[in-house]
Amino acid sequence: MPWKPNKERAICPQIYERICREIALGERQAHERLPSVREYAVQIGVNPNTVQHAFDLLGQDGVLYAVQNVGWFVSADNTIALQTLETLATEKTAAFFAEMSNLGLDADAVKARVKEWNV
Amino acid sequence: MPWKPNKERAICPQIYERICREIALGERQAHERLPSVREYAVQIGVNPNTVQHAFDLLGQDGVLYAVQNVGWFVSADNTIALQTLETLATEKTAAFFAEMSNLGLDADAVKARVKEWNV
DNA sequence: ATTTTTGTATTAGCGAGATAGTACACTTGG
DNA sequence: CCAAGTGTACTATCTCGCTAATACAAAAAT
Repeated sequence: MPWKPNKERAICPQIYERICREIALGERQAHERLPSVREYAVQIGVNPNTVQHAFDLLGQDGVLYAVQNVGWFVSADNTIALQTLETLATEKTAAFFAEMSNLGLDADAVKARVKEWNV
Repeated sequence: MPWKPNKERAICPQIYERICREIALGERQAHERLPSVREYAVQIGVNPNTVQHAFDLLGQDGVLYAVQNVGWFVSADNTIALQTLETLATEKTAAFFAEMSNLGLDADAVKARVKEWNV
């Protein structure tokens, strides 16, 4: 649970994706309360405003909902989280193929590379 | 030849990668002169300083070399460009797997997705 | 010779994302 | 009732990549 955001990327989307994933995988149940904005910020070592922003976005997308002066909670239906993850995965895959294309690798070359990938 | 950088990403690395690719694929021959910093900037619609910076980096990495007050030229050996491209491809692939992992997809899931990818 | 073109350097400013600090109103627990 | 914790809002500052506007010296072209 004590994860730290990667400094290579913007922090806000990392929080967004992380929480989406946790909900989609059932690690956070419907109507479960999340850590407060301040506490979450301390846990992952970032500014509370950054967490607030990420939570706001998740609220706009229906993944979370806020109760004034009480906290942030997981939405009843985790379908939205699943859909959001699916969309993100598709976007990232498309972006990956595009960037590899910029390096001169066509789709088949990319597929071959990925197939033989070992950590 | 009249390519335009993608506004989603930083321009400098796009120039860097593009030129690396062109050299690696033989589209620019050894000791061939590149457009001037100013002209290249006009062609792709960016600021000359951004081009200057990208060329500097390519010079540092041995892909290009500069002749004062004359121009920028392709290095004699395109091996460096090839190696640079290979490194970039590996880095991008690793980053892709890492990001997909953040979305909850393990290596096998990523490979399956990529295998069935269609533009 | 003189003008143009070149790489190179300097300085300033902008915008996005993140940080920092503060404040307010309201719920909750004691 | 009251103190603590909460979401929320606001302004200011910082960094980074990019933009912008110059300026200079030297090679090349005329």
